[in-house]
Amino acid sequence: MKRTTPKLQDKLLDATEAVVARQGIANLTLDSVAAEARMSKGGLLHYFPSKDRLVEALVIRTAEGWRSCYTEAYERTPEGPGRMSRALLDHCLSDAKCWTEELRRSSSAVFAALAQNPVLIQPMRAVYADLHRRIAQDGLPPGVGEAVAAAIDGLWLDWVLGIVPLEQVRVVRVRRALEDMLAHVTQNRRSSKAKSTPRKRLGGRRV
Amino acid sequence: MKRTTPKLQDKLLDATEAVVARQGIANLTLDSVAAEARMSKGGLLHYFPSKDRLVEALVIRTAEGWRSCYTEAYERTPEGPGRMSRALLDHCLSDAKCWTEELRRSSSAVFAALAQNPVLIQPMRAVYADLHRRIAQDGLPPGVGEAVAAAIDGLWLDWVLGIVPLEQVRVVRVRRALEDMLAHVTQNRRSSKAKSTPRKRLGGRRV
DNA sequence: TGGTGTCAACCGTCCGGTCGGTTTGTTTAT
DNA sequence: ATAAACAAACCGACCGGACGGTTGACACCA
Repeated sequence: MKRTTPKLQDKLLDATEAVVARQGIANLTLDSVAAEARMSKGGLLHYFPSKDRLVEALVIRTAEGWRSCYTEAYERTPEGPGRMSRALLDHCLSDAKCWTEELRRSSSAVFAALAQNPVLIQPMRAVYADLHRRIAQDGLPPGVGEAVAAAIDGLWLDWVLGIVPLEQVRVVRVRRALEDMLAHVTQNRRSSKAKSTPRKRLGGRRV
Repeated sequence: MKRTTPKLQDKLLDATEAVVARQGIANLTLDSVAAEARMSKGGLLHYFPSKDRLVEALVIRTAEGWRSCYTEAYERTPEGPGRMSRALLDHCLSDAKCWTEELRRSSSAVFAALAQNPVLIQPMRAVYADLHRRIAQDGLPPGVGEAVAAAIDGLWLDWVLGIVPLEQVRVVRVRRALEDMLAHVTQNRRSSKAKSTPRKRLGGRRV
């Protein structure tokens, strides 16, 4: 398989995303993608021999984009405990391009895969497995890094489902709260490593 | 409109969920639902005059279930700052039934709506708006409660996408990390209200 | 001339929704 | 009490249209 996707295939994937973003998954048909890319259906099927392959390629591109996003963020982040978590907060929760177009794009890929054939999310799963492996080795008390990652996923979900319209301030608030959690957890990391705070119940019933 | 859904309509909604859970959204057809419920397509269309109405009813049922879930959790949680957040952590992140069948169910409704007609998630949006209103009035520093809610959504997403297979321990780890954050934030709430911790940068670039 | 890329037309299938009809249960008239 | 009358519940054959994918031809260039 060619490693670098030729230009035209990328254009077709862009068209696929555009269709999903504008008309929804239900209208993701070969005809609509071809029309969006100003190409005939035959031409489209020349590059992606089936709809499954098309969606698969889209998922792979998106997954690898996400992987390189957090990988680069990781390398740009100073060493120390919680490096991966800090990278996520500093880079992937910023209000730059990372939090607008990149997100719409990923939602297209994920939902298209989900609707077309759930097996096709597998590349995304692989990337997430890698991310969570990094987080597990992050030198933080258990659960902290996972909470950060989960919160980011949750914000993403809210965003793409339109549960929160556009509120940039909300993202900033959440990021600061998580940064505070990281700061607190790392500063007295030696004094309480595994037990974190002394398991004080906050009024709940069961543990 | 009748408040209590007659029994048969509930059975049909159950069948819809079963089809989505077992065969995926792509196979959610009127025929498959009717077959699952051991009824003819005509019978199904007698109760839900179109596929949109069927999915809409499913979303409403799921959304209201989620609302009553966190509402009851709220009332069972002792008063004080962060009551809603504590309720979510104690109740909706437990390892009881709340975290297995209820989740599969909600994924069916959300994804069916997303595939069929994105407008149909609106009831779910309304419920989430209510939840976030409660969280905003929770008496916590800004962002903390939202981080908790986002983390729960993220775990839900990971779960239904199969990104994490079944790991119950991971849920417990995240819950404890978030409980620790709540405990820390509430105990010195008076000493640092709005500025939380003194905005110590952890090595990132931009704020 | 043959390979590469592109196209329009077409095919079989399937899906959402319609429609006429049958069963079932309840009300009304005698 | 019984039958006629009615309405709601339910059925399944059918239709129009759309979809994924195939085919075979055309255009362009080496």
